[in-house]
Amino acid sequence: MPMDDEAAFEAAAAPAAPRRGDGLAARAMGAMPGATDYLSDLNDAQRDAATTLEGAVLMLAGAGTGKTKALTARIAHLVRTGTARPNEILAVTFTNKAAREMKDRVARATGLVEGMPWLGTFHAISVKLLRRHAELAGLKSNFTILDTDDTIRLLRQGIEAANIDTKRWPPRQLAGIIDSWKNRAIRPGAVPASEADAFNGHGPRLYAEYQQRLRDLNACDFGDLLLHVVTIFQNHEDVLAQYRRWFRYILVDEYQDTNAVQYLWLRLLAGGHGNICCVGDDDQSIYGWRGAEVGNILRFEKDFPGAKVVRLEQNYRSTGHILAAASGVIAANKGRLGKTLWTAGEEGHKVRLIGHWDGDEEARWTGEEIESMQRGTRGMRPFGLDEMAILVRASHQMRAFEDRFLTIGLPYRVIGGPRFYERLEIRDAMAYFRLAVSPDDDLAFERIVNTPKRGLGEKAQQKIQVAARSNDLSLLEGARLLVRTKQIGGKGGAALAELVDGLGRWHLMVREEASHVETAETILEEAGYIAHWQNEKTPEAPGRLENLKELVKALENFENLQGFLEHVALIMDNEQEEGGEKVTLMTLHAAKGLEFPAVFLPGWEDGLFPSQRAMDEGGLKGVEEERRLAYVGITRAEECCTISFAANRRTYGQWQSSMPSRFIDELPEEHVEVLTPPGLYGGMGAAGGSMAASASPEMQTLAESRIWQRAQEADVYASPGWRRMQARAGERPARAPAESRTTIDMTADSAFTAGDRVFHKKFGYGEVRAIEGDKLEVAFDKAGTKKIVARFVLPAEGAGDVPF
DNA sequence: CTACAACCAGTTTTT
DNA sequence: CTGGTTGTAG
Repeated sequence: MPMDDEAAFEAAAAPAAPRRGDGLAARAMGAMPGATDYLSDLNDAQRDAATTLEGAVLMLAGAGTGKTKALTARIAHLVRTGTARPNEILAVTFTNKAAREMKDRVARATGLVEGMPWLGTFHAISVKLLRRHAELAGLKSNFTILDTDDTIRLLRQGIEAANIDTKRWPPRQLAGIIDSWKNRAIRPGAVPASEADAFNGHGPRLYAEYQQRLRDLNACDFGDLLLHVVTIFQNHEDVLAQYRRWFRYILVDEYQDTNAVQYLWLRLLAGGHGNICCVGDDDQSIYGWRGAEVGNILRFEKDFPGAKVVRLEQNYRSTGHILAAASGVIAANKGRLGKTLWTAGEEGHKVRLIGHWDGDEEARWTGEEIESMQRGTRGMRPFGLDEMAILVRASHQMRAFEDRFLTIGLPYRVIGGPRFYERLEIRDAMAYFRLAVSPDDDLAFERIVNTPKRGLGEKAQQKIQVAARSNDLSLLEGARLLVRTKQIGGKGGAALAELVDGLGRWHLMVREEASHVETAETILEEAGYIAHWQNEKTPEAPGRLENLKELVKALENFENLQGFLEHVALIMDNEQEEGGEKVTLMTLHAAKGLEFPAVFLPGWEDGLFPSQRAMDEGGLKGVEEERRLAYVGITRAEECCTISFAANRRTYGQWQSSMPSRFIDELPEEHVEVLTPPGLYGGMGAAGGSMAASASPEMQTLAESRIWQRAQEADVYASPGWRRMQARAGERPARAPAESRTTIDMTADSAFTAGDRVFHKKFGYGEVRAIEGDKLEVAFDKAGTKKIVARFVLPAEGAGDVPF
């Protein structure tokens, strides 16, 4: 135990501070000139929340009401009044981003550099606790943390071992089920009867086996980190008591997103002194699918009798119209704690609404609108690209925007896309590092034995497995045994010998504390991994090499490889700050907690937003969560919020038409401005018009809706855009493209002769060179000569003029 | 054992 | 449509 932890423990054991800290606080402040700076620019509610130190406090903080400021001030107040030493304070967040921001702001407000409060995500703090008490959970303190990928591979093994078809019962699904159990603190053997039939009835058993396997591997998945800590607290009173004395003041951010385990975790820790301050907004609970229970925040006063509830209702972020529109939408939800947000600022611009013919048009319009907003348009000030963001419901929506922005050369940045540490090459490299640090990391070994290709296929790997299992060795040791006894012959045997040899050397480098950057470089070089990508001719290969360089560079910021691996296990995000002004593109979930002067909210269609899945699986509750997401979206905007929808969208390559989102109808009319499309583009008329033309019952609903009426008022029929849409609607019958191709496919058999021009879906245009039975040898213009089954190519004339 | 063509299934959201 | 997985030929 490090020194200052020891000191904290001593301090925690000292007599508790007076029940109400106010008197002490006042005295301390008097003795400290300027100590109240952090309080002076708070409003009454914020100050109340920041200075009520003892007992339970629920800070109900609406969007943009300055909760982080209040939270930071509270920590500063605890420290500056001498109520608590920094390390007696525990502050928990959900995301690393939030933790980082809080750390920065606390450092500024308190002037502390060393001896900061315990501040981090539930997961990060749990790891610290679990490393100390690993043995109480049946682990060693150097346990590995598995990410989703590892988890799924492990589960796949389990499922296959049980002779279950992984096609019908995908490991991903089991991972989801187990995760949801862990989120609710359900351990193997305690799965409720109502869920015993999960995963075709094998769920509970596979769960138990998986946990056993984790233990054998000395590993944890994400869910375990929290659940193990809770288990330890529940089973070891002395340990719990120690931490209760230790963490005398607890703060929790985004309380509305806590799940059952996190709730238990908090209740156990705060159970003694009850000094817990939870900050949250029931209207922003958007993680129900991940086990979050809004009920936790709704129930707070019952859970902590005598709790003080402080409402932060003054919004400093958005203009009047935007705030009112958001409030109007969220008002449709039931069972809210209820807040009335208000702003002292200006009315500002109304929320803008526009409909489009299809998703491409939506992307196109948005791109042009962004460009004109840069110059200043529609009575608004000019906006910089950094001031604008597009917030989508699902990440696949991003593609249309990316495509469009690339063609018009509009700089953009994607937040939360494919993450750096989840990329193939990074994960491979990490597996090598993991093995160098812990030679018995079997999962890492499996990953890299044959990457790059070493001629060690399924058969060779099975031999290694057998050798390891029957001698009770790690896979690496098993491999070493096989090498020594020369049981794998030929090229594979030699390559394995070299790998085993290399791993031995690299491990030695780690043990002897050679420069970890050099070690990493040596590993990647000697393993042939760098060469592997250098030899690869695919277009993405250079990028991958670049990423590997970046990885090595990132290492420089750490003491050693172990430290780096620990960091990466928990912090999977990739916040590179690149230069240049860019529009931000991200999901609504990723946008929580952020703000932008101008926000675009595309894809407001029933089925997409609210998502079909949320409606199917969550019913009314599902829709309410989606509505909260809509609320989060609108409230991200400071000055300008633009909502859009498209009448047609391509999903899985099939055209589908849809209704405008029900949330659009919930926008209070007086705060919305309906944009009429400028000439070229389709507007509301396009969407409403095409659908009202067919006479299904849903279309009637739309025709009667306010959206439709607004479109009529805007006289879209008179616009050139509308006429264009009409023309186009006739041009493109739904589903035409895919089917016309299929028809040609079927008749294409054997109808070719050498010299014919043909078209292939993947390889493009080419010329038939020879025919052998049902196969053609085709010399493609771009992709070289290939043998192709005749039914996969079309005559070249037919392929070019498929409509759209 | 590898490489390549054919087939198929999937799209929320994340620590 | 796209990417990941499966089946087959070399």
